[in-house]
Amino acid sequence: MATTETLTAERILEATEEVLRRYGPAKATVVDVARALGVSHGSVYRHFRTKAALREAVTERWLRRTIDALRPYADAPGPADERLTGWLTALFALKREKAGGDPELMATFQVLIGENSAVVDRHEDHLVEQIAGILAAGHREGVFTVPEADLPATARAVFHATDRFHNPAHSAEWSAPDSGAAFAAVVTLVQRALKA
Amino acid sequence: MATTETLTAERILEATEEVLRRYGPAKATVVDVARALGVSHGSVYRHFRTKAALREAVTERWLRRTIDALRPYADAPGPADERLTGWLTALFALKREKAGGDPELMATFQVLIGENSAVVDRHEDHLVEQIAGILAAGHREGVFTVPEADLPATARAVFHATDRFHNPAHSAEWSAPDSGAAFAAVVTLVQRALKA
DNA sequence: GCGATGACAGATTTCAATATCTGTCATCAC
DNA sequence: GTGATGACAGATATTGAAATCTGTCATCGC
Repeated sequence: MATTETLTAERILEATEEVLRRYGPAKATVVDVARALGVSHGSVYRHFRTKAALREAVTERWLRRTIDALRPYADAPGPADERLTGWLTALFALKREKAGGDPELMATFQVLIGENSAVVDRHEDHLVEQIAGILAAGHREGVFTVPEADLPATARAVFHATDRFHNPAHSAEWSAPDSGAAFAAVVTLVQRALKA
Repeated sequence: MATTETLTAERILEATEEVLRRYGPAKATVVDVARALGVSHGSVYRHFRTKAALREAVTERWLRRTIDALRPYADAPGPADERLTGWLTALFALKREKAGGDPELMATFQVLIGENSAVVDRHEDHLVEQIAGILAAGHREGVFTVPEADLPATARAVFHATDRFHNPAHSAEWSAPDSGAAFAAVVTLVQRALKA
């Protein structure tokens, strides 16, 4: 009743994210979301079957934003080894910035991530695909010497090897003064492996 | 009063571990520990200034056991590259076995680990030292080509790159059917880097 | 007809009273 | 004298009654 705009899934997701931001994952309720939109909570249930589905959709939206922010680095011009370092650095910077800038929001999304492992798995697949794209280009360019058949497994290995620098479970460690050096050392290790 | 044995720090630690195992980290109290030993809780405070100090000591003991279990692999005979793979595999197997065999106990120690980051940092230093020892041997043998000056940073990078396979924060992922393959892929990556 | 509503049942959470725990210390037993 | 005890104060946790939330659905207004 507050506005005359149509109630869309998108508007509900936006309001849900705002409510999560304000109240945190433990206290955010569907009633809060409805109140923020000026509608009854029954209307929210018209667009999302359950509260869990709503939170899952918010999680998915948030993760997709990361994917989209990274795509330019995956598709950047230049040699593949530099692109890989650029992409990994961008991922680390993005996550570290989010964790440092608003630790509470980070904690909120960590809870959501824990609730929606299937969504997170798909997200990981997308990130690994971006890495795989860079590795394939590097293989064509002759910069990377990993056998072509191993590329998918290697892309995932690169993702896993850098886990500590993008997995939110480690966000507490990113504020350490030497985390940048530790990250650089792992990237160096990975680059050596790919060029071996 | 239950026994005539002397009350030692060691006996208290053993009882504390048992109480933690039985009740979990949230419900285990100093009174429980005293009860298990048949003494008053005041006597426990004679050996440990606070409950936090007691829990820290238990954490330290538990982590030291891991260090001791791994030392044979660090000091094993044979070429350094094989020793490194053996050591990493032993670490992963050890952690996975503990996590799979008794998930609740694992969750308990994850809580303790979260409470005692200083102890954990020292533990990590010990593990990194074992890796560094293997890398140094590999350098002498000519198996690893990493510059000698980089060895300490590289040892830590190897530890970080394999984080996902020994950090308890990831224990939920270790039961996945492809975790063994993912681990092998990362070890392969690390070996390629060291021999590059 | 179509999306929105709000009353409702059962599940979950909150809140305040009650109980237990942590850490101290004067006292006790040997 | 040494080490153990248990009463105590303040902090923390438990409990159960009351409030709120989730998810459904018959009904409403456009």
